[in-house]
Amino acid sequence: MSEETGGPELQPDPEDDLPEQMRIRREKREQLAAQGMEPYAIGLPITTTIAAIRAAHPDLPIDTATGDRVGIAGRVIFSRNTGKLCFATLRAGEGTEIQAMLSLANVGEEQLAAWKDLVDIGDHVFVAGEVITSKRGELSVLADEWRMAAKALRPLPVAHKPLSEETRVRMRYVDLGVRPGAQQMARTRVAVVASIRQSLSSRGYLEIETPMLQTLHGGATARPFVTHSNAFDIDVFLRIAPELFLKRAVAGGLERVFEVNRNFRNEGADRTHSPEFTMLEFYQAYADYQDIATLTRELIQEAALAAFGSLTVTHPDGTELDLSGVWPQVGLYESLSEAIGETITPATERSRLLELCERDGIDVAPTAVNGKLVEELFEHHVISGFTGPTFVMDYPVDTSPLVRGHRTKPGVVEKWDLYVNGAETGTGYSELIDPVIQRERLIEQASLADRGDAEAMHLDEDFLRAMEHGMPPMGGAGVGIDRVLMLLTGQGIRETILFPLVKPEQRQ
RNA sequence: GGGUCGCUAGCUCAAUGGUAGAGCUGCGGACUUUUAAUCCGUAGGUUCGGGGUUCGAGCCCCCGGCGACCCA
Repeated sequence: MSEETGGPELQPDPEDDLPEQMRIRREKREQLAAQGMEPYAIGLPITTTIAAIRAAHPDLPIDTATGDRVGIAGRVIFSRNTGKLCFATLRAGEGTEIQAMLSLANVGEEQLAAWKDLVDIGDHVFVAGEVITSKRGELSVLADEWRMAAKALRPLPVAHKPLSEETRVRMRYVDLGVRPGAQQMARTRVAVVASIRQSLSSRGYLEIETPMLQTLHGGATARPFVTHSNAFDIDVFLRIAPELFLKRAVAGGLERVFEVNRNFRNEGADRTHSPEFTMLEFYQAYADYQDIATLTRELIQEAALAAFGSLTVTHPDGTELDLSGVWPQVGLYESLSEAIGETITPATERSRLLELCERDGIDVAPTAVNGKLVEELFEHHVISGFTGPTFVMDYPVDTSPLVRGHRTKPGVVEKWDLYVNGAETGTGYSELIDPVIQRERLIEQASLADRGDAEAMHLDEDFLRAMEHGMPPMGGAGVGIDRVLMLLTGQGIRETILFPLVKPEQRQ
């Protein structure tokens, strides 16, 4: 890095510019080593956990000595010094806390002085001693020995002021340590995903893994991320959906399959969208979109029970969301017609749809198909009226190239979208399995792509070949796991994702 | 894509165009029972970056960066 000219004492010390608090902590790290203490210890003689101590001594009376000697580690989150007696609150990773007490009588002058000089909030420390309760009744470890486990060189943020949202997202490692809700979200996600896996597994579904690197992007209309395979010297796409591969699996006889994994869409990021997000997709041979709607509802209800023990969840803003019972279904065209006081059907003239969009100031791309116009109008007029979970039924054909035509209604397909609190949470189909119609639909999509629609699908001959070999009738759905977390917790997508993509900071 | 708001000490935030402050944190000191300890003392700043207007800019103008919210 720097040139070897001149001795080290002539080099400007890069740490001279550090904020005072960071400089001091670096000095303390040096002092630990100088006093023969390892600032980053390994092999500490830990005998138990903070949680186990709390569980073993739930109701000790005030000022009690147990005779129970333990060695524990934890992060210092509070520190109080009353002279010849120091208190520190140690927090385990999972959030349980216990008090450590270091007295002159028990650790001696040297160790007490080292503690006072060298331990800061944020440090991980090891403490060994007897489990007692203090004169105020606080369960404590009365130390006869302490060691540094890991010296923190940056100060922890002030514990009693919430971190700004940006800091929470950018420094999740700090957020997790200081805000119990951050860990709760991570644990809720695990509970939800585990529940969904269990629910599907118990219904005979196989969890399979399909490609994330795809030579054609398909299964949804979205802009993909593009990367390059050096080995094959071809561009490949990060998948926008696993749908076409899951259907291939069903075609091969894996009649109930699902996948929970990441999708990537090269589009905007906001409160409800993340460039990478976790999608559940599941497909079941001989099911239709009503069967799949029922299963989707059950998956979410079972997940709510697993994560919160209730079908009614309360959000931080106080609103309650009731997920119980059977969820209502409303027709897309019917609800739109009612909302604008004019009958809209798949046969409504394009010119009229354009007029209606114009009237409402809805910007539509020139390439937008009629169905897209209807969906835009629907989103503009109807969605905000939904409160609880609602299935919107029967979508336009031209925006749904992978869905089979409705068995009785002309011009629409057997597709639903699930809306909860105004956010699209999932979609389900009676899948199109007629390879001739599928080819026509995909050719139409390909022509849209040729005309500049970057979201349109491309012709996937291998997928068609699979269908031509015979694909059983099936229903399938995609459910956004992050969206499910959002509806259960009432928080934005960036809080449901542990480490969401953020723009790099300019400096450092 | 458009609009509005924000970015100031380690953290959370103040500051009519006129000497950049507070709380917590830190540092020094006192205290053997504290719970966001208390008390005394004290340090800490490229006000996101660049340019402009002005005698003078954290504040006004322009460009850029990052973020939040609203809209289409």
